Amino acid sequence: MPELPEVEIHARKLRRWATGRVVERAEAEDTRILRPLGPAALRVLDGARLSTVRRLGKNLLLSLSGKNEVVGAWSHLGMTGKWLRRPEEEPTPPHSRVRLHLDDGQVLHYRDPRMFGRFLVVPGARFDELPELRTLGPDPLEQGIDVPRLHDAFRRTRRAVKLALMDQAFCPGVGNIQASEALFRAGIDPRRPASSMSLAEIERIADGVRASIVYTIDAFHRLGQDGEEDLEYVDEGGANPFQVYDHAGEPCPRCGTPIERVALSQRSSYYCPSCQH
DNA sequence: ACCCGTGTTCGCTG
DNA sequence: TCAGCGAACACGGG
Repeated sequence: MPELPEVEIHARKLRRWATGRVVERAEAEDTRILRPLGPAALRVLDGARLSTVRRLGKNLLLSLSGKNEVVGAWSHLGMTGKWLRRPEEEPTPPHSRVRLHLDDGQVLHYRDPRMFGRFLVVPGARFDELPELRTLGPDPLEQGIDVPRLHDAFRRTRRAVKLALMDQAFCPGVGNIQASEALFRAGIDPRRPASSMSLAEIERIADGVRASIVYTIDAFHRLGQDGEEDLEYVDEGGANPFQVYDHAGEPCPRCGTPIERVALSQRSSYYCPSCQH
């Protein structure tokens, strides 16, 4: 269930595994993941060489050079998507939805049990024409957070600050976990109206987002989940490196007050009632 | 059995 | 007209 840090880990793995390699054959089951193009669209990937992997928010953008033209592929991991690498001779893992057979005897599997993810061929690698990417704000790591713009956008919404922070048009890559973590670091109650944030508080939120993302990426490295092993999500029994997320009832790492859980728009939020106002 | 879930889109509503 | 909310999607794990 990937947010920006997990997608970044996937981007690095895909670069290490496949940059410069040729996709000898792409295959996929006909699932909603490929909609609306379907499996036939994958044919243009056959024989294409992977040149670059870019991450934008929670999106992975693959650029390949085919026989006569450049071709792109857009991958979004949804809630349960991940990329795995397996030798050709190994059996296909369960819920493998897309397979890229490489010229080194390895296969990249896009595995996604719940099928909330996407994998679409993008002719000419013209990613800017994808409607799903057009509305994305500046990436927090690539372009950086535009604090005045965020302040302006938050001023004119009636939503709780945590829900506004999860809007991909403002701060793409932030999801349910990173929003909780960033607001804890900023000392701001997730239920407060976004419109009530001062410029100084937006600065603290931006700092919190950056710090939490960097910390989480580093934590996955330290946990050894960025090696050749597969990235294990927290809800699958992986270690929980977070300060407040999924820590209800446990002491706040800053002041010891028990962390509380509250639902905002059917999403769990975690916060310290004494550190966050 | 039942509830929960790191995401996004669609349709209804005020 | 549109922001905002709940439901839906689909499946595994606790």
